[in-house]
Amino acid sequence: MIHIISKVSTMRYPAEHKQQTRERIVRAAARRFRSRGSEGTVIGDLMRDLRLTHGGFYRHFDSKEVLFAQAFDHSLEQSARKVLSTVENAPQGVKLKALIDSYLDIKHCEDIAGGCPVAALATEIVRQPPKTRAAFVRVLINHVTRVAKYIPGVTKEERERKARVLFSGMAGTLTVARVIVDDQQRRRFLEDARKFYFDLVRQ
Amino acid sequence: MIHIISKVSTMRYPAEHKQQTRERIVRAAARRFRSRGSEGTVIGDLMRDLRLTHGGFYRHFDSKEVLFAQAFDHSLEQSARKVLSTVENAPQGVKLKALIDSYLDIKHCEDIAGGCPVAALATEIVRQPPKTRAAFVRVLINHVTRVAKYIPGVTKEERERKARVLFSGMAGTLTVARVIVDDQQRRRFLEDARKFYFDLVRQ
DNA sequence: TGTACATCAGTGAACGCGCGTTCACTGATGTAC
DNA sequence: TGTACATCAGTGAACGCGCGTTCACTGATGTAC
Repeated sequence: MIHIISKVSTMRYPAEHKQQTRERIVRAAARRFRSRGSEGTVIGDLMRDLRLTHGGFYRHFDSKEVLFAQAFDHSLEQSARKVLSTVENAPQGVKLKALIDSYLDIKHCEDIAGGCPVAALATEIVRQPPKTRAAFVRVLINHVTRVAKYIPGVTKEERERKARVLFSGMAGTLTVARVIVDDQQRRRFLEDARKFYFDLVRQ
Repeated sequence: MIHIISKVSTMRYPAEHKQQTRERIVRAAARRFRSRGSEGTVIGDLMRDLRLTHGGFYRHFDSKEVLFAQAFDHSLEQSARKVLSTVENAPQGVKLKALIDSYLDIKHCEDIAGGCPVAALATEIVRQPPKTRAAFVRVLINHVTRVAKYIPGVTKEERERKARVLFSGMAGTLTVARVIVDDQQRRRFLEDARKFYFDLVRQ
Protein backbone atom coordinates (compact mmCIF):
# COMPACT_ATOMS: atom_id res chain seq x y z
CA MET A 1 0.00 0.00 0.00
CA ILE A 2 2.60 2.48 1.14
CA HIS A 3 4.82 1.14 -1.59
CA ILE A 4 2.22 1.82 -4.25
CA ILE A 5 1.51 5.35 -2.99
CA SER A 6 5.16 6.31 -2.84
CA LYS A 7 5.68 4.71 -6.21
CA VAL A 8 2.90 6.81 -7.69
CA SER A 9 4.00 10.02 -6.01
CA THR A 10 7.63 9.61 -7.08
CA MET A 11 6.75 8.46 -10.57
CA ARG A 12 6.92 12.07 -11.49
CA TYR A 13 9.27 12.57 -14.36
CA PRO A 14 7.27 11.57 -17.42
CA ALA A 15 4.44 14.02 -17.87
CA GLU A 16 3.20 14.42 -14.33
CA HIS A 17 5.97 16.18 -12.42
CA LYS A 18 7.02 18.34 -15.35
CA GLN A 19 3.42 19.23 -15.99
CA GLN A 20 2.98 20.29 -12.38
CA THR A 21 6.04 22.54 -12.44
CA ARG A 22 4.87 24.06 -15.66
CA GLU A 23 1.50 24.85 -14.17
CA ARG A 24 3.09 26.36 -11.09
CA ILE A 25 5.11 28.65 -13.32
CA VAL A 26 2.03 29.68 -15.32
CA ARG A 27 0.02 30.42 -12.18
CA ALA A 28 2.78 32.48 -10.60
CA ALA A 29 3.45 34.28 -13.89
CA ALA A 30 -0.24 35.05 -14.35
CA ARG A 31 -0.21 36.93 -11.04
CA ARG A 32 3.12 38.62 -11.63
CA PHE A 33 2.29 39.84 -15.12
CA ARG A 34 -0.97 41.34 -13.92
CA SER A 35 0.60 43.25 -11.06
CA ARG A 36 3.90 44.24 -12.70
CA GLY A 37 3.25 44.10 -16.42
CA SER A 38 5.23 42.25 -19.02
CA GLU A 39 8.48 44.21 -18.82
CA GLY A 40 8.24 44.47 -15.05
CA THR A 41 8.21 40.70 -14.70
CA VAL A 42 11.67 39.14 -14.40
CA ILE A 43 12.09 35.43 -15.15
CA GLY A 44 14.76 35.02 -12.48
CA ASP A 45 12.57 36.50 -9.74
CA LEU A 46 9.57 34.50 -10.84
CA MET A 47 11.52 31.23 -10.67
CA ARG A 48 13.13 32.10 -7.36
CA ASP A 49 9.67 32.55 -5.82
CA LEU A 50 8.96 28.97 -6.85
CA ARG A 51 12.27 27.77 -5.34
CA LEU A 52 13.64 27.09 -8.77
CA THR A 53 16.49 28.62 -10.74
CA HIS A 54 16.16 30.71 -13.88
CA GLY A 55 17.95 28.16 -16.09
CA GLY A 56 15.22 25.59 -15.71
CA PHE A 57 12.64 27.95 -17.13
CA TYR A 58 13.62 27.06 -20.68
CA ARG A 59 12.80 23.37 -20.14
CA HIS A 60 9.18 24.57 -20.01
CA PHE A 61 8.86 27.59 -22.29
CA ASP A 62 10.68 28.74 -25.40
CA SER A 63 10.66 32.36 -24.28
CA LYS A 64 9.19 34.88 -21.90
CA GLU A 65 6.87 35.97 -24.67
CA VAL A 66 5.32 32.51 -24.89
CA LEU A 67 4.83 32.47 -21.14
CA PHE A 68 3.07 35.82 -21.31
CA ALA A 69 0.50 34.50 -23.77
CA GLN A 70 -0.04 31.33 -21.71
CA ALA A 71 -0.33 33.28 -18.48
CA PHE A 72 -2.76 35.74 -20.02
CA ASP A 73 -4.99 32.93 -21.23
CA HIS A 74 -4.81 31.31 -17.83
CA SER A 75 -5.86 34.44 -15.97
CA LEU A 76 -8.60 35.19 -18.47
CA GLU A 77 -9.97 31.69 -18.02
CA GLN A 78 -9.79 32.03 -14.25
CA SER A 79 -11.38 35.47 -14.23
CA ALA A 80 -14.16 34.40 -16.59
CA ARG A 81 -14.94 31.37 -14.44
CA LYS A 82 -15.23 33.59 -11.40
CA VAL A 83 -17.62 35.98 -13.14
CA LEU A 84 -19.70 33.11 -14.45
CA SER A 85 -19.99 31.38 -11.09
CA THR A 86 -20.96 34.66 -9.42
CA VAL A 87 -23.79 35.13 -11.89
CA GLU A 88 -24.93 31.53 -11.70
CA ASN A 89 -24.99 31.55 -7.93
CA ALA A 90 -26.92 34.81 -7.74
CA PRO A 91 -30.71 34.57 -7.20
CA GLN A 92 -32.92 34.95 -10.24
CA GLY A 93 -33.66 38.60 -10.96
CA VAL A 94 -30.50 40.06 -9.49
CA LYS A 95 -28.03 38.17 -11.67
CA LEU A 96 -27.10 41.17 -13.78
CA LYS A 97 -26.67 43.32 -10.71
CA ALA A 98 -24.46 40.65 -9.14
CA LEU A 99 -22.30 40.53 -12.25
CA ILE A 100 -21.69 44.27 -12.31
CA ASP A 101 -21.32 44.60 -8.55
CA SER A 102 -18.75 41.84 -8.32
CA TYR A 103 -16.65 43.09 -11.24
CA LEU A 104 -16.63 46.66 -9.96
CA ASP A 105 -16.15 45.58 -6.36
CA ILE A 106 -13.48 47.24 -4.21
CA LYS A 107 -11.97 43.80 -3.55
CA HIS A 108 -11.54 43.15 -7.25
CA CYS A 109 -10.12 46.63 -7.62
CA GLU A 110 -7.51 45.98 -4.94
CA ASP A 111 -6.62 42.53 -6.18
CA ILE A 112 -4.76 43.35 -9.37
CA ALA A 113 -2.69 40.15 -9.30
CA GLY A 114 -5.77 37.94 -9.05
CA GLY A 115 -8.24 40.02 -11.04
CA CYS A 116 -9.35 40.48 -14.62
CA PRO A 117 -6.31 40.47 -16.93
CA VAL A 118 -7.96 42.83 -19.38
CA ALA A 119 -8.18 45.51 -16.70
CA ALA A 120 -4.58 44.78 -15.71
CA LEU A 121 -2.88 44.37 -19.09
CA ALA A 122 -5.12 45.82 -21.81
CA THR A 123 -2.73 48.47 -23.08
CA GLU A 124 0.12 45.96 -23.30
CA ILE A 125 -1.97 43.58 -25.35
CA VAL A 126 -2.60 46.29 -27.91
CA ARG A 127 1.15 46.23 -28.65
CA GLN A 128 1.27 42.48 -29.26
CA PRO A 129 1.61 41.24 -32.87
CA PRO A 130 -1.69 40.67 -34.77
CA LYS A 131 -1.47 36.89 -34.47
CA THR A 132 -1.33 37.04 -30.67
CA ARG A 133 -4.04 39.68 -30.53
CA ALA A 134 -6.32 37.63 -32.77
CA ALA A 135 -5.96 34.70 -30.39
CA PHE A 136 -6.78 36.92 -27.42
CA VAL A 137 -9.86 38.28 -29.16
CA ARG A 138 -11.14 34.77 -29.81
CA VAL A 139 -10.79 33.76 -26.15
CA LEU A 140 -12.26 37.06 -25.01
CA ILE A 141 -15.28 36.85 -27.29
CA ASN A 142 -15.79 33.26 -26.26
CA HIS A 143 -15.88 34.16 -22.59
CA VAL A 144 -18.08 37.19 -22.99
CA THR A 145 -20.52 35.16 -25.06
CA ARG A 146 -20.98 32.73 -22.19
CA VAL A 147 -22.14 35.57 -19.95
CA ALA A 148 -24.31 37.23 -22.58
CA LYS A 149 -27.44 35.28 -21.68
CA TYR A 150 -27.68 37.21 -18.42
CA ILE A 151 -27.74 40.54 -20.23
CA PRO A 152 -31.15 41.95 -21.24
CA GLY A 153 -31.85 42.16 -24.95
CA VAL A 154 -34.28 40.91 -27.55
CA THR A 155 -31.96 38.90 -29.77
CA LYS A 156 -28.88 36.85 -28.94
CA GLU A 157 -26.82 39.26 -31.06
CA GLU A 158 -28.05 42.24 -29.10
CA ARG A 159 -27.18 40.60 -25.79
CA GLU A 160 -23.71 39.70 -27.03
CA ARG A 161 -23.08 43.17 -28.39
CA LYS A 162 -24.06 44.67 -25.06
CA ALA A 163 -21.96 42.18 -23.14
CA ARG A 164 -18.83 43.06 -25.12
CA VAL A 165 -19.21 46.78 -24.62
CA LEU A 166 -20.16 46.36 -20.97
CA PHE A 167 -17.04 44.35 -20.19
CA SER A 168 -14.62 46.54 -22.10
CA GLY A 169 -16.14 49.57 -20.37
CA MET A 170 -16.01 48.07 -16.89
CA ALA A 171 -12.41 46.99 -17.48
CA GLY A 172 -11.47 50.59 -18.30
CA THR A 173 -13.35 51.87 -15.28
CA LEU A 174 -11.65 49.36 -13.00
CA THR A 175 -8.25 50.38 -14.35
CA VAL A 176 -8.94 54.06 -13.77
CA ALA A 177 -10.22 53.26 -10.27
CA ARG A 178 -6.83 51.70 -9.58
CA VAL A 179 -5.11 54.94 -10.47
CA ILE A 180 -7.05 56.75 -7.76
CA VAL A 181 -4.94 56.92 -4.60
CA ASP A 182 -7.48 58.08 -2.06
CA ASP A 183 -9.48 55.16 -0.72
CA GLN A 184 -12.74 57.05 -0.17
CA GLN A 185 -12.58 58.62 -3.59
CA ARG A 186 -11.91 55.25 -5.18
CA ARG A 187 -14.85 53.60 -3.43
CA ARG A 188 -17.17 56.42 -4.43
CA PHE A 189 -16.02 56.19 -8.02
CA LEU A 190 -16.68 52.45 -8.10
CA GLU A 191 -20.10 52.97 -6.55
CA ASP A 192 -21.01 55.56 -9.15
CA ALA A 193 -19.80 53.20 -11.85
CA ARG A 194 -21.89 50.29 -10.61
CA LYS A 195 -25.01 52.45 -10.78
CA PHE A 196 -24.06 53.82 -14.17
CA TYR A 197 -23.48 50.47 -15.84
CA PHE A 198 -26.50 48.86 -14.25
CA ASP A 199 -28.79 51.59 -15.53
CA LEU A 200 -27.12 51.36 -18.89
CA VAL A 201 -27.50 47.69 -19.49
CA ARG A 202 -31.00 47.46 -18.06
CA GLN A 203 -31.85 50.39 -20.29
CA MET B 1 15.32 94.93 -40.56
CA ILE B 2 17.03 91.74 -41.74
CA HIS B 3 19.56 92.38 -39.04
CA ILE B 4 16.88 92.52 -36.38
CA ILE B 5 15.12 89.39 -37.63
CA SER B 6 18.31 87.35 -37.80
CA LYS B 7 19.31 88.74 -34.45
CA VAL B 8 16.04 87.57 -32.93
CA SER B 9 16.11 84.18 -34.58
CA THR B 10 19.70 83.49 -33.50
CA MET B 11 19.21 84.92 -30.03
CA ARG B 12 18.26 81.46 -28.99
CA TYR B 13 20.34 80.29 -26.08
CA PRO B 14 18.76 81.87 -23.03
CA ALA B 15 15.31 80.48 -22.51
CA GLU B 16 13.99 80.50 -26.02
CA HIS B 17 16.03 77.93 -27.93
CA LYS B 18 16.35 75.56 -25.01
CA GLN B 19 12.66 75.86 -24.32
CA GLN B 20 11.88 74.98 -27.93
CA THR B 21 14.06 71.89 -27.89
CA ARG B 22 12.49 70.82 -24.64
CA GLU B 23 9.03 71.14 -26.11
CA ARG B 24 10.04 69.21 -29.21
CA ILE B 25 11.24 66.39 -26.97
CA VAL B 26 8.01 66.38 -24.96
CA ARG B 27 5.85 66.34 -28.08
CA ALA B 28 7.80 63.48 -29.67
CA ALA B 29 7.87 61.57 -26.39
CA ALA B 30 4.14 62.01 -25.90
CA ARG B 31 3.54 60.23 -29.21
CA ARG B 32 6.17 57.56 -28.64
CA PHE B 33 5.01 56.67 -25.13
CA ARG B 34 1.44 56.29 -26.31
CA SER B 35 2.29 53.98 -29.18
CA ARG B 36 5.10 51.98 -27.58
CA GLY B 37 4.58 52.33 -23.84
CA SER B 38 7.06 53.45 -21.25
CA GLU B 39 9.50 50.55 -21.48
CA GLY B 40 9.17 50.37 -25.24
CA THR B 41 10.35 53.96 -25.61
CA VAL B 42 14.12 54.35 -25.93
CA ILE B 43 15.71 57.74 -25.18
CA GLY B 44 18.35 57.26 -27.88
CA ASP B 45 15.79 56.56 -30.59
CA LEU B 46 13.58 59.41 -29.48
CA MET B 47 16.47 61.89 -29.67
CA ARG B 48 17.71 60.55 -33.01
CA ASP B 49 14.26 61.23 -34.50
CA LEU B 50 14.73 64.85 -33.49
CA ARG B 51 18.23 64.94 -35.02
CA LEU B 52 19.78 65.15 -31.58
CA THR B 53 22.00 62.80 -29.64
CA HIS B 54 21.06 60.94 -26.49
CA GLY B 55 23.58 62.76 -24.30
CA GLY B 56 21.81 66.08 -24.68
CA PHE B 57 18.63 64.66 -23.22
CA TYR B 58 19.86 65.18 -19.68
CA ARG B 59 20.25 68.94 -20.22
CA HIS B 60 16.44 68.96 -20.33
CA PHE B 61 15.20 66.20 -18.04
CA ASP B 62 16.56 64.51 -14.94
CA SER B 63 15.40 61.09 -16.04
CA LYS B 64 13.20 59.16 -18.42
CA GLU B 65 10.66 58.88 -15.63
CA VAL B 66 10.30 62.66 -15.40
CA LEU B 67 9.82 62.85 -19.15
CA PHE B 68 7.09 60.23 -18.95
CA ALA B 69 5.10 62.30 -16.48
CA GLN B 70 5.57 65.48 -18.53
CA ALA B 71 4.65 63.72 -21.75
CA PHE B 72 1.58 62.16 -20.19
CA ASP B 73 0.38 65.55 -18.97
CA HIS B 74 1.04 67.02 -22.38
CA SER B 75 -0.99 64.39 -24.22
CA LEU B 76 -3.79 64.55 -21.69
CA GLU B 77 -3.97 68.30 -22.13
CA GLN B 78 -3.94 67.93 -25.91
CA SER B 79 -6.55 65.19 -25.90
CA ALA B 80 -8.83 67.08 -23.53
CA ARG B 81 -8.60 70.20 -25.67
CA LYS B 82 -9.62 68.19 -28.72
CA VAL B 83 -12.63 66.68 -26.94
CA LEU B 84 -13.68 70.05 -25.62
CA SER B 85 -13.44 71.79 -28.99
CA THR B 86 -15.41 69.00 -30.64
CA VAL B 87 -18.21 69.45 -28.15
CA GLU B 88 -18.14 73.22 -28.32
CA ASN B 89 -18.24 73.23 -32.10
CA ALA B 90 -21.13 70.76 -32.27
CA PRO B 91 -24.63 72.19 -32.76
CA GLN B 92 -26.82 72.53 -29.70
CA GLY B 93 -28.70 69.31 -28.98
CA VAL B 94 -26.17 66.93 -30.48
CA LYS B 95 -23.21 67.93 -28.32
CA LEU B 96 -23.26 64.78 -26.21
CA LYS B 97 -23.58 62.62 -29.28
CA ALA B 98 -20.65 64.44 -30.88
CA LEU B 99 -18.54 63.85 -27.78
CA ILE B 100 -19.16 60.11 -27.73
CA ASP B 101 -18.96 59.70 -31.50
CA SER B 102 -15.64 61.50 -31.75
CA TYR B 103 -14.02 59.64 -28.86
CA LEU B 104 -15.15 56.25 -30.14
CA ASP B 105 -14.37 57.12 -33.75
CA ILE B 106 -12.40 54.69 -35.90
CA LYS B 107 -9.87 57.46 -36.59
CA HIS B 108 -9.23 57.95 -32.89
CA CYS B 109 -8.98 54.19 -32.52
CA GLU B 110 -6.33 53.98 -35.23
CA ASP B 111 -4.37 56.98 -33.99
CA ILE B 112 -2.84 55.59 -30.82
CA ALA B 113 0.14 57.96 -30.91
CA GLY B 114 -2.08 61.04 -31.15
CA GLY B 115 -5.05 59.87 -29.14
CA CYS B 116 -6.21 59.78 -25.54
CA PRO B 117 -3.31 58.80 -23.25
CA VAL B 118 -5.63 57.09 -20.79
CA ALA B 119 -6.70 54.64 -23.47
CA ALA B 120 -3.07 54.18 -24.48
CA LEU B 121 -1.30 54.02 -21.11
CA ALA B 122 -3.87 53.36 -18.37
CA THR B 123 -2.43 50.09 -17.13
CA GLU B 124 1.07 51.55 -16.92
CA ILE B 125 -0.14 54.46 -14.86
CA VAL B 126 -1.60 52.09 -12.30
CA ARG B 127 1.98 50.97 -11.59
CA GLN B 128 3.31 54.46 -10.97
CA PRO B 129 4.05 55.53 -7.39
CA PRO B 130 1.13 57.11 -5.45
CA LYS B 131 2.53 60.62 -5.75
CA THR B 132 2.59 60.45 -9.55
CA ARG B 133 -0.82 58.81 -9.66
CA ALA B 134 -2.29 61.48 -7.41
CA ALA B 135 -1.05 64.15 -9.79
CA PHE B 136 -2.55 62.32 -12.75
CA VAL B 137 -5.88 62.00 -10.98
CA ARG B 138 -5.97 65.74 -10.33
CA VAL B 139 -5.35 66.57 -13.99
CA LEU B 140 -7.80 63.93 -15.11
CA ILE B 141 -10.58 65.09 -12.80
CA ASN B 142 -9.93 68.65 -13.83
CA HIS B 143 -10.34 67.84 -17.52
CA VAL B 144 -13.37 65.65 -17.07
CA THR B 145 -15.02 68.36 -15.00
CA ARG B 146 -14.70 70.82 -17.86
CA VAL B 147 -16.73 68.50 -20.09
CA ALA B 148 -19.29 67.60 -17.43
CA LYS B 149 -21.63 70.47 -18.30
CA TYR B 150 -22.52 68.72 -21.57
CA ILE B 151 -23.61 65.55 -19.76
CA PRO B 152 -27.28 65.32 -18.71
CA GLY B 153 -28.00 65.35 -14.99
CA VAL B 154 -29.89 67.28 -12.38
CA THR B 155 -27.02 68.45 -10.18
CA LYS B 156 -23.46 69.41 -11.04
CA GLU B 157 -22.27 66.48 -8.94
CA GLU B 158 -24.39 64.04 -10.87
CA ARG B 159 -23.06 65.33 -14.20
CA GLU B 160 -19.48 65.06 -13.00
CA ARG B 161 -19.98 61.58 -11.63
CA LYS B 162 -21.42 60.48 -14.94
CA ALA B 163 -18.65 62.17 -16.89
CA ARG B 164 -15.95 60.34 -14.94
CA VAL B 165 -17.50 56.93 -15.44
CA LEU B 166 -18.30 57.65 -19.07
CA PHE B 167 -14.71 58.56 -19.89
CA SER B 168 -13.11 55.70 -18.01
CA GLY B 169 -15.51 53.33 -19.71
CA MET B 170 -14.94 54.71 -23.19
CA ALA B 171 -11.20 54.56 -22.65
CA GLY B 172 -11.43 50.87 -21.81
CA THR B 173 -13.64 50.25 -24.81
CA LEU B 174 -11.25 52.09 -27.13
CA THR B 175 -8.35 50.04 -25.80
CA VAL B 176 -10.18 46.77 -26.36
CA ALA B 177 -11.18 47.94 -29.86
CA ARG B 178 -7.48 48.35 -30.58
CA VAL B 179 -6.86 44.73 -29.69
CA ILE B 180 -9.30 43.63 -32.40
CA VAL B 181 -7.39 42.79 -35.55
CA ASP B 182 -10.18 42.51 -38.08
CA ASP B 183 -11.17 45.90 -39.41
CA GLN B 184 -14.86 45.15 -39.93
CA GLN B 185 -15.18 43.61 -36.50
CA ARG B 186 -13.45 46.59 -34.93
CA ARG B 187 -15.73 49.09 -36.65
CA ARG B 188 -18.82 47.17 -35.64
CA PHE B 189 -17.63 47.03 -32.04
CA LEU B 190 -17.05 50.78 -31.97
CA GLU B 191 -20.47 51.38 -33.49
CA ASP B 192 -22.15 49.21 -30.86
CA ALA B 193 -20.21 51.06 -28.19
CA ARG B 194 -21.29 54.49 -29.41
CA LYS B 195 -24.94 53.44 -29.21
CA PHE B 196 -24.44 51.83 -25.81
CA TYR B 197 -22.80 54.82 -24.16
CA PHE B 198 -25.15 57.31 -25.73
CA ASP B 199 -28.20 55.44 -24.41
CA LEU B 200 -26.49 55.11 -21.07
CA VAL B 201 -25.68 58.73 -20.48
CA ARG B 202 -28.93 60.03 -21.85
CA GLN B 203 -30.65 57.51 -19.56
C1' DT C 1 16.36 -9.18 -8.34
C1' DG C 2 20.37 -6.57 -9.48
C1' DT C 3 23.25 -3.75 -12.70
C1' DA C 4 24.48 -0.67 -16.59
C1' DC C 5 22.69 2.80 -19.27
C1' DA C 6 19.76 6.58 -21.07
C1' DT C 7 16.85 10.39 -20.03
C1' DC C 8 15.85 14.80 -18.68
C1' DA C 9 14.23 18.37 -14.94
C1' DG C 10 16.79 21.33 -12.68
C1' DT C 11 21.38 24.06 -11.55
C1' DG C 12 24.17 28.05 -11.80
C1' DA C 13 27.99 30.24 -14.24
C1' DA C 14 28.53 32.83 -18.24
C1' DC C 15 27.23 35.41 -22.39
C1' DG C 16 25.62 39.23 -24.88
C1' DC C 17 22.97 42.89 -25.68
C1' DG C 18 20.28 46.97 -24.85
C1' DC C 19 19.64 50.94 -22.66
C1' DG C 20 19.65 54.66 -19.03
C1' DT C 21 22.96 57.64 -17.46
C1' DT C 22 27.54 60.06 -17.01
C1' DC C 23 31.24 62.86 -18.48
C1' DA C 24 34.95 65.27 -20.82
C1' DC C 25 34.75 67.97 -24.66
C1' DT C 26 33.15 71.37 -28.46
C1' DG C 27 31.78 75.48 -30.35
C1' DA C 28 28.43 78.99 -30.73
C1' DT C 29 26.82 82.53 -28.22
C1' DG C 30 26.34 86.57 -24.66
C1' DT C 31 28.82 89.62 -21.57
C1' DA C 32 32.40 92.47 -19.44
C1' DC C 33 35.84 95.61 -20.34
C1' DT D 1 34.12 98.70 -31.74
C1' DG D 2 37.04 94.88 -30.69
C1' DT D 3 38.87 91.22 -27.56
C1' DA D 4 39.04 87.88 -23.68
C1' DC D 5 36.26 85.19 -21.01
C1' DA D 6 32.25 82.57 -19.22
C1' DT D 7 28.26 79.93 -20.27
C1' DC D 8 25.88 76.09 -21.67
C1' DA D 9 23.18 73.23 -25.41
C1' DG D 10 24.66 69.61 -27.70
C1' DT D 11 28.11 65.56 -28.87
C1' DG D 12 29.50 60.88 -28.63
C1' DA D 13 32.44 57.60 -26.20
C1' DA D 14 32.15 54.98 -22.21
C1' DC D 15 30.12 52.95 -18.04
C1' DG D 16 27.39 49.85 -15.55
C1' DC D 17 23.71 47.21 -14.74
C1' DG D 18 19.84 44.19 -15.56
C1' DC D 19 17.96 40.63 -17.73
C1' DG D 20 16.78 37.12 -21.34
C1' DT D 21 18.95 33.25 -22.93
C1' DT D 22 22.52 29.49 -23.41
C1' DC D 23 25.14 25.64 -21.95
C1' DA D 24 27.91 22.16 -19.63
C1' DC D 25 26.87 19.67 -15.82
C1' DT D 26 24.31 16.97 -11.97
C1' DG D 27 21.72 13.51 -10.05
C1' DA D 28 17.42 11.29 -9.58
C1' DT D 29 14.73 8.45 -12.06
C1' DG D 30 12.92 4.73 -15.53
C1' DT D 31 14.20 0.98 -18.57
C1' DA D 32 16.63 -2.90 -20.69
C1' DC D 33 18.85 -6.97 -19.81
